[in-house]
Amino acid sequence: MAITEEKIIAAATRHLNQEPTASMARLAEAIGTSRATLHRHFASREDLLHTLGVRSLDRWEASQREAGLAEAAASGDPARITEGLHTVLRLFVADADEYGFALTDYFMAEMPDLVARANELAEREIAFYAAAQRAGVLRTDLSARWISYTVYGLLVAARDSLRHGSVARRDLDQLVLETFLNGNGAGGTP
Amino acid sequence: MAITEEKIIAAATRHLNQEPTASMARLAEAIGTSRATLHRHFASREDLLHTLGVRSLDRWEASQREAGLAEAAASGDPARITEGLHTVLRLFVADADEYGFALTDYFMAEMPDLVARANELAEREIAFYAAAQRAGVLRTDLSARWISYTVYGLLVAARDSLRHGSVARRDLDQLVLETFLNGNGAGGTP
DNA sequence: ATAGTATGAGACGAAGTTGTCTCAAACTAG
DNA sequence: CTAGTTTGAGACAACTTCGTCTCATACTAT
Repeated sequence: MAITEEKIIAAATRHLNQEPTASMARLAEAIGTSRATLHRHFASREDLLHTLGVRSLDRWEASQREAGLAEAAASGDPARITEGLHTVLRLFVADADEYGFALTDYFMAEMPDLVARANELAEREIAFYAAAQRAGVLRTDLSARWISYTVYGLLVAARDSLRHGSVARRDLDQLVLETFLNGNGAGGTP
Repeated sequence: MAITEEKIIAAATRHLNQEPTASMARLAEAIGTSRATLHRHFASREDLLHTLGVRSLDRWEASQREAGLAEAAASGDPARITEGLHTVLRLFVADADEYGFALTDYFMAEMPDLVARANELAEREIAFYAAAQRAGVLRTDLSARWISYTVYGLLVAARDSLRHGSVARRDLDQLVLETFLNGNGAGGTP
């Protein structure tokens, strides 16, 4: 067994970030295996993409958990919430770097179970942002739902700026955090 | 001549926002015409998509011009630059609503002339953001290039929040502007 | 060494898409 | 009304992709 499913998943994810419409033949080539072997591990293209979608959602959920969003929200402590926010944004940037193609690809919207789970994760996140608003960490004149969309948008921006080589990876966390919290205005006349 | 190329372009744009991978048959159906007639106006699918790409770039350029970005940047006047910024963001939101699929679809990246022109327009915009930084309208500790990416990201967020029905269209301009300028932080401890 | 397993190359049909073509019907300008 | 134009429906071949299958080769564990 020279080829692992993990190897396939990793290589396929990497290649789909460059060529989101890659065929099974192209993916097999990028993985360094044959189309036959690829089909032995994943019965269909939809099966493979579904697995990758689940992986990306796993990662999303893991980042939420690792940042301790639920606990921070429950505590209501501004310091803990702030720390959770910083942590989760940093983790999300890493996730967007690795699973970037899943952010905007159309196949996700075609798989109802993935959509349902994505909605669940989004709702959890919105609950955290709402708690951050109550704790005085985030402004209250924007809906928590809109805030969650701005996070999503910033991740798309982060992904593309990285791909185009417009920013250095090591600067990205701080850029996203700063822009998310304070925006781009000079702040002189708010 | 019951069907105009304008009608085709408008209907195709509208439908591609819902189904970015639609085939020529699906597009013809959505337009309300036949596949044969569609091919009479656009020789190939690539031809059609290229036309739509050019349209979206036309619109981008028109919004930059209508907002008077170049003149505002040249003047160096903070008030004019601020007004141009507000105007262009408002126009961009409308553009993202209409040509949303072009924001993240892969076909754009496969057409070198479109990529080249998109880069040109991006550079013009970056020049404006840099002028806004010099005028004290935008913060100077973020690169103008990164700022342009955050605008792009916010437009993706605006597009999706609209599609999902999460925000009202009439609130969207203000949401984007506020988030762009001031971010989501409470601002209590900057 | 041998038996079992995993792989690569290729053939194959099924399905979908694309672009072209034909022809009859509908429409329109004069 | 009539001649020219536009359209819709369908047929057609070429192409791509997909999923399956076979078979010979390489590898691995015992």
